[in-house]
Amino acid sequence: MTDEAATVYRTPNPRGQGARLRLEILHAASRLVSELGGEQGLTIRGVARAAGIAPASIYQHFADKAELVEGLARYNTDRLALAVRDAGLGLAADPVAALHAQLHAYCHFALDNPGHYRLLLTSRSDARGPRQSLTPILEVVAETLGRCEAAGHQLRMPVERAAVMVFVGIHGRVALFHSDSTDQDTTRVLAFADELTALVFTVGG
Amino acid sequence: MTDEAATVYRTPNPRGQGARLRLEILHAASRLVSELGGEQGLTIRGVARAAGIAPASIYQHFADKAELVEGLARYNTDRLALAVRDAGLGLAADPVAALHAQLHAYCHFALDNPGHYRLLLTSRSDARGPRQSLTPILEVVAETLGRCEAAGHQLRMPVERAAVMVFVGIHGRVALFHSDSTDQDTTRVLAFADELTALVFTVGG
DNA sequence: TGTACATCAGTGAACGCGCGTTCACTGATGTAC
DNA sequence: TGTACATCAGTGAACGCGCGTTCACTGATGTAC
Repeated sequence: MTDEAATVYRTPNPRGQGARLRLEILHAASRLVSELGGEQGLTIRGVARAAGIAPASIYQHFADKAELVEGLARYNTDRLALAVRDAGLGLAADPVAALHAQLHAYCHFALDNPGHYRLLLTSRSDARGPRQSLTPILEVVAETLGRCEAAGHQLRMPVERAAVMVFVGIHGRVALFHSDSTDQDTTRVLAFADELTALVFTVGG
Repeated sequence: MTDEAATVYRTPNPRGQGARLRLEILHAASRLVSELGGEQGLTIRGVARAAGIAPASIYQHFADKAELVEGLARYNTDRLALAVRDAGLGLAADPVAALHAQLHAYCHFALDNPGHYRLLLTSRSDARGPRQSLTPILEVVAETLGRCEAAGHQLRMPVERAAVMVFVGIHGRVALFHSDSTDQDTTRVLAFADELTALVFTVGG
Protein backbone atom coordinates (compact mmCIF):
# COMPACT_ATOMS: atom_id res chain seq x y z
CA MET A 1 0.00 0.00 0.00
CA THR A 2 1.74 3.13 -1.17
CA ASP A 3 -0.52 5.55 0.63
CA GLU A 4 -0.61 3.70 3.90
CA ALA A 5 1.46 6.48 5.40
CA ALA A 6 -1.28 8.94 4.55
CA THR A 7 -3.84 7.11 6.65
CA VAL A 8 -1.55 7.02 9.64
CA TYR A 9 -1.40 9.70 12.31
CA ARG A 10 1.32 12.26 11.94
CA THR A 11 3.70 11.99 14.87
CA PRO A 12 2.93 15.10 16.89
CA ASN A 13 5.52 17.77 17.46
CA PRO A 14 7.08 17.73 20.91
CA ARG A 15 5.28 19.69 23.55
CA GLY A 16 5.62 23.44 23.23
CA GLN A 17 6.63 23.05 19.58
CA GLY A 18 3.12 23.16 18.20
CA ALA A 19 3.96 26.38 16.40
CA ARG A 20 6.16 24.36 14.06
CA LEU A 21 3.07 23.10 12.29
CA ARG A 22 2.11 26.70 11.60
CA LEU A 23 5.23 27.10 9.51
CA GLU A 24 4.71 23.78 7.79
CA ILE A 25 1.21 24.92 6.87
CA LEU A 26 2.53 28.19 5.46
CA HIS A 27 5.17 26.34 3.46
CA ALA A 28 2.61 23.93 2.06
CA ALA A 29 0.28 26.81 1.22
CA SER A 30 3.16 28.63 -0.44
CA ARG A 31 3.90 25.62 -2.57
CA LEU A 32 0.25 25.44 -3.56
CA VAL A 33 0.04 29.12 -4.41
CA SER A 34 3.07 28.68 -6.63
CA GLU A 35 1.52 25.72 -8.39
CA LEU A 36 -1.88 27.32 -8.77
CA GLY A 37 -0.41 30.66 -9.79
CA GLY A 38 -2.48 32.58 -7.28
CA GLU A 39 -5.05 32.59 -4.56
CA GLN A 40 -7.71 31.16 -6.80
CA GLY A 41 -8.22 27.48 -6.08
CA LEU A 42 -6.40 27.65 -2.79
CA THR A 43 -8.45 25.71 -0.25
CA ILE A 44 -8.11 24.74 3.37
CA ARG A 45 -8.51 21.12 2.41
CA GLY A 46 -5.93 21.42 -0.33
CA VAL A 47 -3.41 22.94 2.03
CA ALA A 48 -4.11 20.19 4.55
CA ARG A 49 -3.54 17.56 1.87
CA ALA A 50 -0.29 19.23 0.80
CA ALA A 51 0.89 19.40 4.39
CA GLY A 52 -0.13 15.82 5.11
CA ILE A 53 -2.42 16.74 7.97
CA ALA A 54 -6.14 16.82 8.72
CA PRO A 55 -8.08 19.90 7.61
CA ALA A 56 -9.20 20.42 11.17
CA SER A 57 -5.59 20.80 12.29
CA ILE A 58 -5.27 24.07 10.42
CA TYR A 59 -7.78 25.66 12.75
CA GLN A 60 -5.37 25.32 15.61
CA HIS A 61 -3.17 27.91 13.94
CA PHE A 62 -5.50 30.04 11.82
CA ALA A 63 -8.97 31.13 12.83
CA ASP A 64 -10.33 30.75 9.33
CA LYS A 65 -9.37 30.70 5.69
CA ALA A 66 -9.04 34.48 5.45
CA GLU A 67 -6.50 34.47 8.26
CA LEU A 68 -4.50 31.78 6.52
CA VAL A 69 -4.38 33.77 3.30
CA GLU A 70 -3.43 36.91 5.17
CA GLY A 71 -0.67 35.09 6.99
CA LEU A 72 0.58 33.86 3.65
CA ALA A 73 0.58 37.34 2.10
CA ARG A 74 2.43 38.83 5.04
CA TYR A 75 4.96 36.02 5.00
CA ASN A 76 5.79 36.63 1.36
CA THR A 77 5.73 40.41 1.54
CA ASP A 78 8.40 40.15 4.18
CA ARG A 79 10.46 37.86 1.99
CA LEU A 80 10.26 40.30 -0.90
CA ALA A 81 11.12 43.35 1.18
CA LEU A 82 14.12 41.55 2.59
CA ALA A 83 15.33 40.49 -0.84
CA VAL A 84 15.21 44.07 -2.10
CA ARG A 85 16.95 45.45 0.95
CA ASP A 86 19.67 42.85 0.86
CA ALA A 87 20.38 43.40 -2.81
CA GLY A 88 21.67 46.91 -2.15
CA LEU A 89 23.75 46.09 0.88
CA GLY A 90 27.34 45.77 -0.27
CA LEU A 91 27.00 48.58 -2.81
CA ALA A 92 26.98 51.77 -0.74
CA ALA A 93 29.86 53.15 -2.81
CA ASP A 94 27.98 52.90 -6.10
CA PRO A 95 24.36 53.96 -5.60
CA VAL A 96 23.45 53.45 -9.26
CA ALA A 97 24.63 49.86 -9.07
CA ALA A 98 22.68 49.46 -5.84
CA LEU A 99 19.55 50.81 -7.50
CA HIS A 100 19.84 48.35 -10.36
CA ALA A 101 20.54 45.49 -7.98
CA GLN A 102 17.48 46.32 -5.91
CA LEU A 103 15.17 46.59 -8.88
CA HIS A 104 16.53 43.37 -10.34
CA ALA A 105 15.93 41.65 -7.03
CA TYR A 106 12.36 42.87 -7.14
CA CYS A 107 11.94 41.55 -10.68
CA HIS A 108 13.46 38.22 -9.83
CA PHE A 109 11.16 37.67 -6.91
CA ALA A 110 8.16 38.62 -8.97
CA LEU A 111 9.20 36.43 -11.88
CA ASP A 112 10.19 33.43 -9.81
CA ASN A 113 7.08 33.56 -7.64
CA PRO A 114 4.19 34.57 -9.85
CA GLY A 115 1.60 33.11 -7.52
CA HIS A 116 2.96 34.88 -4.48
CA TYR A 117 3.41 38.14 -6.29
CA ARG A 118 -0.16 38.04 -7.48
CA LEU A 119 -1.32 37.08 -4.02
CA LEU A 120 0.39 39.90 -2.20
CA LEU A 121 -0.90 42.44 -4.67
CA THR A 122 -4.41 41.06 -4.71
CA SER A 123 -5.06 40.20 -1.11
CA ARG A 124 -7.20 42.70 0.69
CA SER A 125 -6.16 42.19 4.27
CA ASP A 126 -8.85 44.21 5.99
CA ALA A 127 -6.66 46.86 7.54
CA ARG A 128 -3.65 47.52 5.35
CA GLY A 129 -3.84 47.18 1.59
CA PRO A 130 -0.98 46.07 -0.63
CA ARG A 131 0.20 49.66 -1.02
CA GLN A 132 0.81 49.78 2.70
CA SER A 133 2.75 46.58 2.56
CA LEU A 134 4.79 47.66 -0.45
CA THR A 135 5.56 51.09 0.99
CA PRO A 136 8.73 49.92 2.72
CA ILE A 137 10.09 48.76 -0.61
CA LEU A 138 9.20 52.08 -2.24
CA GLU A 139 11.05 53.85 0.53
CA VAL A 140 14.15 51.77 0.01
CA VAL A 141 14.11 52.61 -3.70
CA ALA A 142 13.53 56.28 -2.99
CA GLU A 143 16.41 56.34 -0.58
CA THR A 144 18.74 54.77 -3.12
CA LEU A 145 17.57 57.21 -5.77
CA GLY A 146 18.37 60.01 -3.35
CA ARG A 147 21.91 58.72 -3.01
CA CYS A 148 22.20 58.57 -6.78
CA GLU A 149 21.21 62.21 -6.98
CA ALA A 150 23.66 63.15 -4.26
CA ALA A 151 26.35 61.38 -6.27
CA GLY A 152 25.70 63.71 -9.19
CA HIS A 153 23.19 61.74 -11.25
CA GLN A 154 20.59 64.35 -12.02
CA LEU A 155 16.90 63.35 -11.86
CA ARG A 156 14.21 64.72 -14.09
CA MET A 157 11.75 64.92 -11.19
CA PRO A 158 11.64 64.80 -7.38
CA VAL A 159 12.98 61.67 -5.77
CA GLU A 160 9.61 60.42 -4.55
CA ARG A 161 7.99 60.81 -7.95
CA ALA A 162 10.89 59.04 -9.59
CA ALA A 163 10.63 56.16 -7.16
CA VAL A 164 6.93 55.72 -7.86
CA MET A 165 7.59 56.00 -11.58
CA VAL A 166 10.16 53.25 -11.62
CA PHE A 167 8.35 51.05 -9.18
CA VAL A 168 4.98 51.30 -10.87
CA GLY A 169 6.43 50.83 -14.33
CA ILE A 170 8.24 47.70 -13.30
CA HIS A 171 5.12 46.43 -11.65
CA GLY A 172 3.28 46.91 -14.93
CA ARG A 173 5.93 45.08 -16.88
CA VAL A 174 5.94 42.20 -14.44
CA ALA A 175 2.16 41.98 -14.43
CA LEU A 176 2.16 41.80 -18.19
CA PHE A 177 4.82 39.13 -18.08
CA HIS A 178 2.65 37.09 -15.78
CA SER A 179 -0.47 37.40 -17.86
CA ASP A 180 1.17 36.47 -21.11
CA SER A 181 2.47 32.93 -21.35
CA THR A 182 4.10 33.78 -24.69
CA ASP A 183 6.47 36.30 -23.19
CA GLN A 184 8.68 34.24 -20.93
CA ASP A 185 12.02 35.93 -21.51
CA THR A 186 13.18 37.05 -18.11
CA THR A 187 16.03 39.13 -19.42
CA ARG A 188 13.64 41.36 -21.31
CA VAL A 189 11.91 42.25 -18.08
CA LEU A 190 15.24 43.16 -16.52
CA ALA A 191 16.11 45.18 -19.62
CA PHE A 192 12.82 47.03 -19.28
CA ALA A 193 13.64 47.84 -15.68
CA ASP A 194 17.01 49.26 -16.73
CA GLU A 195 15.52 51.23 -19.57
CA LEU A 196 12.83 52.70 -17.36
CA THR A 197 15.37 53.57 -14.71
CA ALA A 198 17.46 55.40 -17.29
CA LEU A 199 14.39 57.47 -18.17
CA VAL A 200 14.15 59.17 -14.79
CA PHE A 201 17.70 60.48 -15.09
CA THR A 202 18.63 63.32 -17.39
CA VAL A 203 21.41 61.23 -18.91
CA GLY A 204 20.73 57.51 -19.17
CA GLY A 205 22.86 54.83 -17.59
CA MET B 1 -45.81 37.47 -2.50
CA THR B 2 -43.02 39.79 -3.61
CA ASP B 3 -40.98 37.14 -5.34
CA GLU B 4 -43.86 35.54 -7.15
CA ALA B 5 -42.48 36.94 -10.38
CA ALA B 6 -39.30 34.95 -9.80
CA THR B 7 -41.16 31.65 -9.76
CA VAL B 8 -42.94 32.44 -13.01
CA TYR B 9 -41.61 31.52 -16.41
CA ARG B 10 -39.82 34.23 -18.32
CA THR B 11 -41.79 35.02 -21.47
CA PRO B 12 -39.65 33.54 -24.21
CA ASN B 13 -38.09 35.67 -26.88
CA PRO B 14 -39.86 35.49 -30.23
CA ARG B 15 -38.74 32.74 -32.55
CA GLY B 16 -35.38 33.32 -34.14
CA GLN B 17 -34.50 35.86 -31.46
CA GLY B 18 -33.03 33.36 -29.02
CA ALA B 19 -29.65 35.04 -29.38
CA ARG B 20 -31.02 38.00 -27.46
CA LEU B 21 -30.72 36.03 -24.26
CA ARG B 22 -27.03 35.59 -24.97
CA LEU B 23 -26.58 39.33 -24.73
CA GLU B 24 -28.73 39.56 -21.63
CA ILE B 25 -26.55 36.91 -20.04
CA LEU B 26 -23.39 38.82 -20.94
CA HIS B 27 -24.84 42.01 -19.52
CA ALA B 28 -25.85 40.31 -16.30
CA ALA B 29 -22.43 38.71 -16.03
CA SER B 30 -20.80 42.09 -16.67
CA ARG B 31 -22.80 43.64 -13.88
CA LEU B 32 -21.74 40.83 -11.59
CA VAL B 33 -18.07 41.14 -12.50
CA SER B 34 -18.29 44.85 -11.72
CA GLU B 35 -19.87 44.18 -8.35
CA LEU B 36 -17.52 41.37 -7.45
CA GLY B 37 -14.48 43.24 -8.74
CA GLY B 38 -13.29 40.32 -10.81
CA GLU B 39 -13.75 36.79 -11.96
CA GLN B 40 -13.50 35.41 -8.48
CA GLY B 41 -16.94 34.51 -7.17
CA LEU B 42 -18.51 34.63 -10.60
CA THR B 43 -20.75 31.57 -10.94
CA ILE B 44 -23.14 30.19 -13.52
CA ARG B 45 -25.87 30.15 -10.94
CA GLY B 46 -25.14 33.71 -9.89
CA VAL B 47 -25.30 34.93 -13.47
CA ALA B 48 -28.57 33.06 -13.93
CA ARG B 49 -29.98 34.71 -10.82
CA ALA B 50 -28.85 38.16 -12.00
CA ALA B 51 -30.38 37.57 -15.41
CA GLY B 52 -33.60 36.20 -13.93
CA ILE B 53 -33.37 32.88 -15.75
CA ALA B 54 -32.74 29.26 -14.91
CA PRO B 55 -29.11 28.13 -14.68
CA ALA B 56 -29.78 25.53 -17.33
CA SER B 57 -30.74 28.24 -19.81
CA ILE B 58 -27.17 29.50 -19.93
CA TYR B 59 -26.08 26.25 -21.55
CA GLN B 60 -28.08 27.08 -24.63
CA HIS B 61 -25.63 29.90 -25.32
CA PHE B 62 -22.36 28.85 -23.69
CA ALA B 63 -20.99 25.33 -23.64
CA ASP B 64 -19.63 25.70 -20.13
CA LYS B 65 -18.46 28.21 -17.58
CA ALA B 66 -15.10 28.73 -19.26
CA GLU B 67 -16.80 29.71 -22.48
CA LEU B 68 -18.97 32.20 -20.66
CA VAL B 69 -15.95 33.83 -19.04
CA GLU B 70 -14.11 33.91 -22.33
CA GLY B 71 -17.09 35.50 -24.06
CA LEU B 72 -17.16 38.08 -21.32
CA ALA B 73 -13.47 38.89 -21.66
CA ARG B 74 -13.72 39.23 -25.41
CA TYR B 75 -16.78 41.43 -25.11
CA ASN B 76 -15.00 43.84 -22.81
CA THR B 77 -11.69 43.82 -24.64
CA ASP B 78 -13.56 44.97 -27.69
CA ARG B 79 -15.22 47.74 -25.72
CA LEU B 80 -11.84 48.93 -24.43
CA ALA B 81 -10.16 48.85 -27.83
CA LEU B 82 -13.01 50.82 -29.34
CA ALA B 83 -12.89 53.44 -26.60
CA VAL B 84 -9.16 54.02 -27.16
CA ARG B 85 -9.53 54.17 -30.92
CA ASP B 86 -12.46 56.59 -30.75
CA ALA B 87 -10.68 58.91 -28.35
CA GLY B 88 -8.13 59.85 -30.98
CA LEU B 89 -10.53 60.27 -33.86
CA GLY B 90 -11.18 64.02 -34.22
CA LEU B 91 -7.61 64.92 -33.34
CA ALA B 92 -5.59 64.04 -36.43
CA ALA B 93 -4.22 67.59 -36.56
CA ASP B 94 -2.68 67.40 -33.09
CA PRO B 95 -1.10 63.98 -32.51
CA VAL B 96 0.12 64.85 -29.02
CA ALA B 97 -3.43 65.71 -27.99
CA ALA B 98 -4.62 62.48 -29.62
CA LEU B 99 -2.04 60.51 -27.66
CA HIS B 100 -3.15 61.99 -24.38
CA ALA B 101 -6.80 61.45 -25.24
CA GLN B 102 -6.17 57.80 -26.06
CA LEU B 103 -4.23 57.14 -22.90
CA HIS B 104 -6.82 58.92 -20.80
CA ALA B 105 -9.54 56.83 -22.42
CA TYR B 106 -7.59 53.75 -21.47
CA CYS B 107 -7.26 54.95 -17.89
CA HIS B 108 -10.91 55.82 -17.64
CA PHE B 109 -12.03 52.44 -18.82
CA ALA B 110 -9.68 50.73 -16.40
CA LEU B 111 -10.71 52.94 -13.50
CA ASP B 112 -14.43 52.77 -14.17
CA ASN B 113 -14.48 49.01 -14.73
CA PRO B 114 -12.04 47.48 -12.29
CA GLY B 115 -13.67 44.08 -12.47
CA HIS B 116 -13.60 43.96 -16.24
CA TYR B 117 -10.07 45.26 -16.44
CA ARG B 118 -8.87 42.62 -14.03
CA LEU B 119 -10.84 40.00 -15.91
CA LEU B 120 -9.44 40.77 -19.32
CA LEU B 121 -5.90 40.82 -18.00
CA THR B 122 -6.29 37.67 -15.97
CA SER B 123 -8.33 35.45 -18.20
CA ARG B 124 -6.33 32.80 -19.97
CA SER B 125 -8.43 32.13 -23.01
CA ASP B 126 -6.73 29.00 -24.22
CA ALA B 127 -5.50 30.29 -27.56
CA ARG B 128 -4.76 33.97 -27.24
CA GLY B 129 -3.51 35.49 -24.00
CA PRO B 130 -4.24 39.04 -22.82
CA ARG B 131 -1.16 40.31 -24.64
CA GLN B 132 -2.68 39.17 -27.90
CA SER B 133 -5.92 40.88 -27.09
CA LEU B 134 -4.22 44.09 -25.98
CA THR B 135 -1.92 44.19 -28.99
CA PRO B 136 -4.38 46.19 -31.11
CA ILE B 137 -4.39 48.89 -28.46
CA LEU B 138 -0.61 48.93 -28.32
CA GLU B 139 -0.55 49.36 -32.06
CA VAL B 140 -2.91 52.30 -31.92
CA VAL B 141 -0.68 53.97 -29.35
CA ALA B 142 2.44 53.23 -31.39
CA GLU B 143 0.86 54.69 -34.46
CA THR B 144 -0.08 57.87 -32.64
CA LEU B 145 3.43 58.11 -31.20
CA GLY B 146 4.77 57.79 -34.72
CA ARG B 147 2.67 60.74 -35.80
CA CYS B 148 3.96 62.74 -32.86
CA GLU B 149 7.50 62.03 -33.94
CA ALA B 150 6.68 62.98 -37.54
CA ALA B 151 5.30 66.26 -36.19
CA GLY B 152 8.68 67.08 -34.68
CA HIS B 153 8.33 65.74 -31.13
CA GLN B 154 11.55 63.84 -30.68
CA LEU B 155 11.44 60.47 -28.89
CA ARG B 156 14.17 59.15 -26.66
CA MET B 157 13.76 55.63 -28.09
CA PRO B 158 12.19 53.79 -31.01
CA VAL B 159 8.45 54.16 -31.41
CA GLU B 160 7.63 50.57 -30.47
CA ARG B 161 9.70 50.70 -27.29
CA ALA B 162 8.11 53.99 -26.33
CA ALA B 163 4.64 52.55 -26.83
CA VAL B 164 5.40 49.57 -24.62
CA MET B 165 6.96 51.87 -22.05
CA VAL B 166 3.95 54.11 -21.79
CA PHE B 167 1.44 51.33 -21.99
CA VAL B 168 3.10 49.13 -19.43
CA GLY B 169 3.71 51.99 -17.05
CA ILE B 170 0.11 53.04 -17.15
CA HIS B 171 -0.97 49.48 -16.64
CA GLY B 172 1.18 49.36 -13.53
CA ARG B 173 -0.28 52.55 -12.20
CA VAL B 174 -3.81 51.36 -12.82
CA ALA B 175 -3.13 48.00 -11.24
CA LEU B 176 -1.80 49.73 -8.16
CA PHE B 177 -4.84 51.96 -8.09
CA HIS B 178 -7.07 48.92 -8.11
CA SER B 179 -5.25 47.11 -5.38
CA ASP B 180 -5.16 50.06 -3.02
CA SER B 181 -8.51 51.21 -1.74
CA THR B 182 -6.81 54.20 -0.08
CA ASP B 183 -5.69 55.70 -3.36
CA GLN B 184 -8.94 56.57 -5.11
CA ASP B 185 -7.97 59.85 -6.73
CA THR B 186 -8.59 59.35 -10.41
CA THR B 187 -6.87 62.54 -11.45
CA ARG B 188 -3.60 61.33 -10.02
CA VAL B 189 -3.69 58.34 -12.31
CA LEU B 190 -4.27 60.61 -15.29
CA ALA B 191 -1.43 62.84 -14.08
CA PHE B 192 0.82 59.83 -13.88
CA ALA B 193 -0.06 58.93 -17.46
CA ASP B 194 0.84 62.43 -18.62
CA GLU B 195 4.05 62.47 -16.65
CA LEU B 196 5.11 59.11 -18.01
CA THR B 197 4.25 60.18 -21.53
CA ALA B 198 6.42 63.24 -21.13
CA LEU B 199 9.31 61.00 -20.17
CA VAL B 200 9.55 59.27 -23.54
CA PHE B 201 10.02 62.59 -25.31
CA THR B 202 13.24 64.56 -25.17
CA VAL B 203 11.35 67.66 -24.11
CA GLY B 204 8.31 67.08 -21.90
CA GLY B 205 4.82 68.18 -22.84
C1' DT C 1 8.39 6.32 43.42
C1' DG C 2 3.60 6.13 42.05
C1' DT C 3 -0.50 7.90 40.33
C1' DA C 4 -4.13 10.99 39.14
C1' DC C 5 -4.84 14.73 36.35
C1' DA C 6 -4.17 18.69 33.15
C1' DT C 7 -2.38 20.04 28.94
C1' DC C 8 -0.91 19.70 24.44
C1' DA C 9 -0.78 18.33 19.29
C1' DG C 10 -3.53 16.61 16.29
C1' DT C 11 -7.70 13.84 14.25
C1' DG C 12 -12.23 11.48 12.06
C1' DA C 13 -16.56 12.07 10.96
C1' DA C 14 -20.14 14.76 10.07
C1' DC C 15 -22.88 19.20 8.94
C1' DG C 16 -24.99 22.12 5.48
C1' DC C 17 -24.03 24.61 1.35
C1' DG C 18 -23.47 26.22 -3.31
C1' DC C 19 -21.41 24.76 -7.20
C1' DG C 20 -21.32 23.01 -12.55
C1' DT C 21 -23.77 20.19 -15.35
C1' DT C 22 -27.37 16.97 -17.31
C1' DC C 23 -31.82 15.44 -18.65
C1' DA C 24 -36.28 14.89 -19.81
C1' DC C 25 -39.79 18.25 -19.91
C1' DT C 26 -43.18 22.38 -21.35
C1' DG C 27 -45.53 25.39 -24.06
C1' DA C 28 -45.68 28.50 -27.77
C1' DT C 29 -45.02 29.24 -32.71
C1' DG C 30 -44.22 28.26 -37.27
C1' DT C 31 -44.63 24.77 -41.45
C1' DA C 32 -46.33 20.89 -44.61
C1' DC C 33 -50.05 18.85 -46.52
C1' DT D 1 -59.25 26.09 -43.51
C1' DG D 2 -57.76 22.40 -40.47
C1' DT D 3 -54.48 19.54 -38.30
C1' DA D 4 -50.37 16.95 -37.41
C1' DC D 5 -45.77 17.75 -36.58
C1' DA D 6 -41.14 19.96 -36.10
C1' DT D 7 -38.70 23.48 -34.04
C1' DC D 8 -37.58 26.84 -30.86
C1' DA D 9 -36.82 29.23 -26.17
C1' DG D 10 -36.53 28.12 -21.91
C1' DT D 11 -37.19 25.23 -17.37
C1' DG D 12 -37.36 22.11 -12.78
C1' DA D 13 -35.38 18.76 -10.49
C1' DA D 14 -31.81 16.08 -9.63
C1' DC D 15 -26.74 14.29 -9.69
C1' DG D 16 -22.30 14.11 -7.42
C1' DC D 17 -18.70 16.93 -5.65
C1' DG D 18 -15.56 19.62 -2.87
C1' DC D 19 -15.81 23.17 0.11
C1' DG D 20 -15.30 25.63 5.13
C1' DT D 21 -16.14 24.67 9.61
C1' DT D 22 -17.40 22.25 14.05
C1' DC D 23 -17.17 18.90 17.60
C1' DA D 24 -16.17 15.40 20.52
C1' DC D 25 -12.30 12.41 20.47
C1' DT D 26 -7.26 10.23 21.10
C1' DG D 27 -2.98 9.48 22.80
C1' DA D 28 1.27 11.16 24.42
C1' DT D 29 3.71 14.04 27.78
C1' DG D 30 4.41 16.82 31.53
C1' DT D 31 3.02 18.25 36.61
C1' DA D 32 1.21 18.07 41.57
C1' DC D 33 0.94 15.62 45.47
